[in-house]
Amino acid sequence: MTKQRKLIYQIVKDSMSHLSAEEIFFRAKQVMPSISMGTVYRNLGLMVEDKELRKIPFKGKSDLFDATMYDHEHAVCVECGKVVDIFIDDLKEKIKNSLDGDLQDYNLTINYICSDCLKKRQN
Amino acid sequence: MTKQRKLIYQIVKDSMSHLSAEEIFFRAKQVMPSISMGTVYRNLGLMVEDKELRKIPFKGKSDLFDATMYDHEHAVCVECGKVVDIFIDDLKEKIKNSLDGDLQDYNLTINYICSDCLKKRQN
DNA sequence: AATATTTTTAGGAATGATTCCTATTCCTAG
DNA sequence: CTAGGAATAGGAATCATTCCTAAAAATATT
Repeated sequence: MTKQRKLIYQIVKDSMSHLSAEEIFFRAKQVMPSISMGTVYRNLGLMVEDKELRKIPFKGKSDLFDATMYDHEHAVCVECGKVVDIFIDDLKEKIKNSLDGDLQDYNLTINYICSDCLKKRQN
Repeated sequence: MTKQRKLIYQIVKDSMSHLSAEEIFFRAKQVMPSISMGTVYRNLGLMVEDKELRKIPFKGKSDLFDATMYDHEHAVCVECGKVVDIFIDDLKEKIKNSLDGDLQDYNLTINYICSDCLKKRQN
């Protein structure tokens, strides 16, 4: 395991939020100024393959990465951009049951308006 | 409503499968050779806004469009690329219940291996 | 410890779906 | 028929991500 990969993993692991490759690159560069974007992407990809990290794809935006590996979904507030974890009981099971074939993986992305932004609107 | 928009709508409506903007452009061009990609994208976007069409986003691939507006999800076979509709009871309700805020929209994309491809593998 | 082999990196170019830009064309109301 | 607004065609721009390659680093071999 290279220094670069360790650093990238630590950055994602230590962050309590969901980070884009660019944000990870930016943070990594402060510690290791020579690191390159390609290295960040390649290592993120490898760690996702190895199930050390999870990639949250957002069409039209950057993917985000997090280090919590249990099943959960993600909701983005369309007003403030905040991303929160969402839990839906047995979603994986329900998906499996409705498929004629083998589930590989799935992604549920939810757009919503968070309660904070709803409050702000009322003013 | 312009000729272009009508044509684009008909192409999506008449197709029993899920079409990409490029495929729609290709088919439209056979009827109206002067039509441009920009027009296809713009009209598809407008019709999605107006809820005449649904856009199915696939990260890393082209979006697909279909004209069936009832709630359903999509599963893509990672081997043959086939896209099938999937129904999961009350998913929308379950999402709403787990959110602290207002649901705007959601997208569930499933990667699987279809039974045909599973059979082929065994040979 | 020196050398050979393999892996990974940095840096930048390439990709590809989508959006943006602008001059021209098309509609529509008066 | 004509003016003004809306939509189009065509192509340039965007941007996240992937790909490429020579150099550097890690690892294995003598």
